[in-house]
Amino acid sequence: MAKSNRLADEGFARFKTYLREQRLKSTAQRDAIVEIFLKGAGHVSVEELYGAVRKQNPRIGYATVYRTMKLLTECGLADERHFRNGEARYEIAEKDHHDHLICERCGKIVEFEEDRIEALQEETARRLGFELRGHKMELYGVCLDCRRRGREN
Amino acid sequence: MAKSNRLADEGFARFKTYLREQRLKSTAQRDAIVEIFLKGAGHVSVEELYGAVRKQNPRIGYATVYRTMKLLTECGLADERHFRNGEARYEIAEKDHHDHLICERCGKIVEFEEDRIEALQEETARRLGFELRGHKMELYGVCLDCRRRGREN
DNA sequence: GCGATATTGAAACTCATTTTCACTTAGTTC
DNA sequence: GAACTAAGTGAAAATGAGTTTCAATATCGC
Repeated sequence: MAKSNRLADEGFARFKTYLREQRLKSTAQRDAIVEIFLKGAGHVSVEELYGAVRKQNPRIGYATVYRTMKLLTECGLADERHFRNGEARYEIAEKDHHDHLICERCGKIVEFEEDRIEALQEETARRLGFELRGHKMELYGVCLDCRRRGREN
Repeated sequence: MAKSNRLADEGFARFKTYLREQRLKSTAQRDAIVEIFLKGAGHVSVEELYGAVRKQNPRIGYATVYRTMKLLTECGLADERHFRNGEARYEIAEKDHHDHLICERCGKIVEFEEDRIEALQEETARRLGFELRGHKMELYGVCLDCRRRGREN
């Protein structure tokens, strides 16, 4: 088991380095949470992560998962997102920026980047006197699969 | 007092009609909340609204403000938004769609529309197999005033 | 191994929002 | 306009995501 995955291993190493630098401690719980997060599919909620982590070690508490995800976010390995319902979802931080397209029926989340939009955002902010620092853009719609599947919802 | 304002009056009438249609009751509390909301500057939080409403009628409860804002949202007179911190802010629903540019220093909220961005969003969704239904776009930056005022923050 | 310091889990606590419930009202009905 | 009934109200309790507290435990540096 514990199938190896280059990205996950790299991330794990980065996390360990971060802990050392900050004089924080390495613990079995942190290792378990970080490992599962890094091997996962992305856009996980704390609840989902908690569930997965518990399967491996049922004594880990909710608070520890929250605390660890905060750490991961601080050290730049995870990005915290808040979609429509507000509960946090984490994704593995990638070097390149992207936005999200979300299916309103099945909840599928697709990532995309569109430089032309970014350029226009920059231009718009400048035009209104702002120095752009960041943005949040989410597109909501219905995916192909759901449209094929008919209108249940 | 009760300075008149065409838009607010129209909205108020629409609200009254909605209540009648839905066989809901007109009450002094609802009237007060809706009137204050419609005459206000937009992007109010429930807390701010509650404060303003209380000045006029101190016996109105928090729950009633929430309930009334929900009603206003349902009948299309108010739009509910969630910016970075997550607490809801309401704005008077305008006919034309717009997005927001928010100053990270002073919290100022500027509305804008940019059809070229909308067009690219539509195109992007289609390219990825989605039928676009809506979107959320917020730009964050620092406004001119805050940049002039130097870097306190 | 020792000891200082960080971490943990469980439970208590926030904070925004919603729900409950006994009581009051608005909009009919006669 | 009195009576009726469904809807609305305020206060307080409940919710749900997330955070903090605290006593017990584990880690790291020597």
